[in-house]
Amino acid sequence: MAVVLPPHRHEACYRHEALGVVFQVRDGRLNVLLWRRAASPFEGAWALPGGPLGPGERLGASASRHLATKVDLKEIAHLEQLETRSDPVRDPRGRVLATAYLALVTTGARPHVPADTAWHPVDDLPPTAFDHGSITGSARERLRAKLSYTNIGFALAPETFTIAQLRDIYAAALGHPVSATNLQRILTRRGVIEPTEEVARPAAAGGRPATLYRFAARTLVVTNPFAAFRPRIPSPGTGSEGRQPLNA
Amino acid sequence: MAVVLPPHRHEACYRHEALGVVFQVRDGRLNVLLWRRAASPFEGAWALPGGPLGPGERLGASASRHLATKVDLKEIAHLEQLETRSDPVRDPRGRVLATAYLALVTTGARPHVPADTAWHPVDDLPPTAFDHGSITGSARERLRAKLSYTNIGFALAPETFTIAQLRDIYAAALGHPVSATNLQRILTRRGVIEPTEEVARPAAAGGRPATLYRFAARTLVVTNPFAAFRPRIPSPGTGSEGRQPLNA
DNA sequence: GAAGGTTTTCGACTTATAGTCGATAACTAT
DNA sequence: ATAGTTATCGACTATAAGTCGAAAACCTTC
Repeated sequence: MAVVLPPHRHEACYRHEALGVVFQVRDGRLNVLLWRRAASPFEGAWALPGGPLGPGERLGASASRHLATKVDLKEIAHLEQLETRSDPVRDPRGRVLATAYLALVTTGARPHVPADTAWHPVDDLPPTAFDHGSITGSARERLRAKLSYTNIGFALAPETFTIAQLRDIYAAALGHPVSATNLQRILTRRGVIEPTEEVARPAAAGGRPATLYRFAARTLVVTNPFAAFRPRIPSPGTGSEGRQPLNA
Repeated sequence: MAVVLPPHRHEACYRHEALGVVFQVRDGRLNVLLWRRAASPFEGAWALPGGPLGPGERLGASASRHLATKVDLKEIAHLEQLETRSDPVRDPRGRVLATAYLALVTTGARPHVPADTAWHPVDDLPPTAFDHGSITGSARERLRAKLSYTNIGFALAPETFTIAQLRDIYAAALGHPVSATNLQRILTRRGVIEPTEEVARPAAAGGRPATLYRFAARTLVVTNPFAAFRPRIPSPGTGSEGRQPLNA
């Protein structure tokens, strides 16, 4: 890999792994994909999918590659870098840096997973290996924050959905009750979701059929930008031009 | 899968460096600390301070250690991890992963910097080395976002300050005009800043002396949490208990 | 097909937060 | 004193968000 490395210079190098925190809302709860370690260290504990970075490989590609062994890659609707852990003793076998990625799978997708792998509700985790429990916590915080100022819900919700379904998904991911009325109004106003022509079949018990919505975009967009302290832009054609009174 | 790491297995390892994006507001503009490369590659271009990760060293400590050679460490009021770049060709000399850190220096501090090192306004950068220009851009976005939902301003502002000074600092870091009235009200309500007993001496031209403010905390606190879609908590003692109508 | 049950949707209201603007306060210099 | 300058504050407006209940649109049962 090293091309013109100065031969006299001895620079340390480090093993590096990519980890994926794969979230999916199942049965109204936020779940994370973990596999059970069969051997020491942390035998029997549950770990995040991941593995070593390959030569010439980027971290994002590495995360995808290792995830592909545990879950169908096509089902991963969003992937983003979280953080890099560098504690020298995070792995008792030796030093390994780890870069964690947040990966989201839409509700309803039922990707096939290997026998040693299973979904676990994030607020009821089994014993975890290494620092993977703490990494899962960071991932959850990131997801929570982004749900409120981006359209990241597209990666958790199915292609089309009713507002009630979306409310349940948001409630599971956010960890607190969500008002359907509010959710509909806010996301519609922001242009995050839009109604389709179709309606959902009413439940067995009957009830008014719900309109099906979809996400307007299926790539990440920041929809609620941090605009604090910014003066409003006056509507064009009004007032004198070139005024900048707030900075004077 | 791999149990007790088979000793015959040759796992690749990678050089890794920590980089610091040091920001300071100077003369009403957001500046970043860069040093001028004297040798190839990118001879004459400007680079972020940083250097290789040491054995047994954590990334944050490594960033601090390398920053110490370019700026007085005591002046760094806040340090946080940004992201890890892994493009195999980001360094033409060979593969080096880089983890970037955001570092903030308070206005007014005048740390001594080496001869090859200088401050540059972020919106008027000279030619930069490697991917350091892009990393600086990411850092700036992070700073902008955090200014609006955390108390991170404490790491940009001096110990005490007038609202007008704080407005200039925010305006420089955010890149848009800021209303002093609004800034005062919002940050006070959130409990981010608080008035001291003292007042500033009026400027040469006179004018009413301004109250000096300080930040209530000098460590990072999220003050404007993302609470979208969350129902309000009813004031205690009101209504029947145990109701959860929004999730029903 | 009328009645009653269920779920969705919508409008009207209230509250909280943020931006605007001008009046007043408190200083300096002449 | 008077004029000039800057800071502070209150009152107003605008926007966003949370609450609540009525009406809509389906189901099943009688």
